[in-house]
Amino acid sequence: MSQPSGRHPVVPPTLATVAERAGVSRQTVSNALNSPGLLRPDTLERVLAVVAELGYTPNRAARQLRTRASRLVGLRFEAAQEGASSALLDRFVHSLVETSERIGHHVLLFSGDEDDPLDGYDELLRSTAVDAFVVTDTYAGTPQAAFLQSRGAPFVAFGRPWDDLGAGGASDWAWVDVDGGHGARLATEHLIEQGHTRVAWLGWERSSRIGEDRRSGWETAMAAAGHPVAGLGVRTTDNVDAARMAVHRLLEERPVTGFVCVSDTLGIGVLHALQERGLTPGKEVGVVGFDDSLGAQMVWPGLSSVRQPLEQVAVELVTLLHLVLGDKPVDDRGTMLQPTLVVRRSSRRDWA
Amino acid sequence: MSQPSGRHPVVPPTLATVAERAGVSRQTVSNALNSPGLLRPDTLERVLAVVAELGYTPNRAARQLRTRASRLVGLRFEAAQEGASSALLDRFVHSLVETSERIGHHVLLFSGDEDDPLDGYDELLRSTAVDAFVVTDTYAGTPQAAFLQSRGAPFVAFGRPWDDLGAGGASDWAWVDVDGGHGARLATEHLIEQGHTRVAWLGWERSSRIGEDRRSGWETAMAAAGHPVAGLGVRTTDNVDAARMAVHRLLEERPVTGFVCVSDTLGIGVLHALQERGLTPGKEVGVVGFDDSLGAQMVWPGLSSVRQPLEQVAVELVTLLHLVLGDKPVDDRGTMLQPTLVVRRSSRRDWA
DNA sequence: ATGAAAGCGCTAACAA
DNA sequence: TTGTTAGCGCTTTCAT
Repeated sequence: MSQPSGRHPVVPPTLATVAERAGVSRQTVSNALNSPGLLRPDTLERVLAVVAELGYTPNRAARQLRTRASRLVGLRFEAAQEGASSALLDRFVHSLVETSERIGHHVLLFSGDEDDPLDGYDELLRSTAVDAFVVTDTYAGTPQAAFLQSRGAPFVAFGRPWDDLGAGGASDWAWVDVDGGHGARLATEHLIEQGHTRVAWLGWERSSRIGEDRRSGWETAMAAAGHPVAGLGVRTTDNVDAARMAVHRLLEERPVTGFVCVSDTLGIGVLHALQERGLTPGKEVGVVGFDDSLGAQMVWPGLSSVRQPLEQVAVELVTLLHLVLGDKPVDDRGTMLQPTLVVRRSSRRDWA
Repeated sequence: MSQPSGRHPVVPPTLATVAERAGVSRQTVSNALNSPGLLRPDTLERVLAVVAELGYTPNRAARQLRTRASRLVGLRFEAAQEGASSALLDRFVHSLVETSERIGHHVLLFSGDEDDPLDGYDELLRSTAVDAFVVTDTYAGTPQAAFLQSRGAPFVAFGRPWDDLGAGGASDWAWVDVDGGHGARLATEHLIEQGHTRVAWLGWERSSRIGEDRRSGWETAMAAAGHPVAGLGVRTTDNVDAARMAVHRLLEERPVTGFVCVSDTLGIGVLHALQERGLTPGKEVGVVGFDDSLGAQMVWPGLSSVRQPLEQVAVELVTLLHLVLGDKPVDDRGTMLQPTLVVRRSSRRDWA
């Protein structure tokens, strides 16, 4: 037997079908759906009954052609760089999909050449396939925002406009971001509360704006507690083994008892190093990672970590999107969300 | 300053613009793009030059209205159940997006009520928003396939039609799946090669078809090597602590030296238990997980794991999709792909 | 090989 | 409050 799909596709009803059945004009059916206030209550009820009965849903193509709105938002879906953010993106995307649906939009995924951050956007724009974009990687110097602005394309960004902020200029587009500096400060303060005074920073290379932002939170917290940080800030690549070796090196030089890490990957590297030195995480040396990844939950004995409110980021982005698409004034273009600290045994002195 | 987006959106050119500029009719431009063979070479060249110059891309809504094809495939994006498959889905989705684009389709994400596996499909169908669906969770008894078939909606499935296969009937739709039994057999044979004879199975509850399929691979390999399995098959929930305790219980009863696990989560639970008993993974007890998740890569000392060829699954699905959408006969409706074994230190006797 | 006419299903604008 | 008219941009059909 063959799949019925191609042969007998069920033909959905159109406005005309509903209109005829309800004894009104097509326009009245359209109004019943889009401006119900215009109809007399009894007409409305009758029309909606037929709509429900036939299971009528407006044809998206026709509506899109007429209204010039696809009710689709584009999201460039990057390959998760091995060893990073995949679960992270997962939580975010799921929330984005759900929240977008609440304002009547679906999420369209597209890909692009890794080496060309603009690849893919233009074609969707020219074919009027999407109403707007959600841009997720506006780290320093990425050209998407400028490009989309030049094309007059609505968009919202996950990630603050570092350059503009740094230059003191007001950001010129709608964005949502998570305050990584605050997250690192929470982590550092937590370790200090646990009695640690020599708390090290294990971060990415200086070129990472996100990394330096988080690092500043560690510095702030250490300064506030009156603890010196000289020689305690270490930079490495985002890789378990690199972190492991950096930790061995550092521990041979200085009596560090706490580590705040820019990522869970590095945090796990610290745990490995401690294990190799016969030190118990939490009890003797406190460790906190960043992102609350699956790895942090599963690694022994549990890695404390800073958790980004990704679901909330998506919600805020969709709120902004709604404003931008409605051509409403967006007075509060930037929204900064605060992360939270998830404490596990790697930073607790008192676990069995 | 306001974002230019809403105010001066760049209006993309239409067929008419191109036609006028090239001195031909709109129809000729359409033909240049869809049936270039119909044009005289010089006309074709002239038209395409204008198309390129103006950056013309056909309006998707208009095309969709006319051809009744959205060039969109729907994918219901489930929330990654905490502790599972998120990175997995990530690799799959990325490959799906990239591959779909090669046949001119984009991926539309939608969500649905967790308790209703059919939620979301019907509305997209009635609004003719998508041409087809990719269904990712056709485990035993899920009703999506039957529903989509009844509506005449084209779809392809990641996941074999367990029931039909079990009943001996031919599968009635296009699917791709990964041979989990083979994966578990690879893992078991690998441990046996390392000299282990008492290799245990750590799996999910019996109700999981996928779990039982994988388990059968372990049984097969053990039988082939002549090792008894009585008392060595353990079932638990997919959770690190549950696995940890199950392992402690088992090790107190029997001198097991190898564990093949139905998931990395359980594999990591085994590693925790070994650690608590002062046993070194790999050297004394071999452990293999399933899915090659991030956790497997990051956990100490590295968890060997069965890796599913998710990228290839997506490629095969899109190939089937292409056939189904073209209403071509799909003679080979089911494609079974083989996983591979990634060996890390948890199953090697000889690591430093 | 090229062009003209028609119409996909919807909604904005206007008329009744 | 409801109906009529027109047209979004494209492709299918048919005429030239």
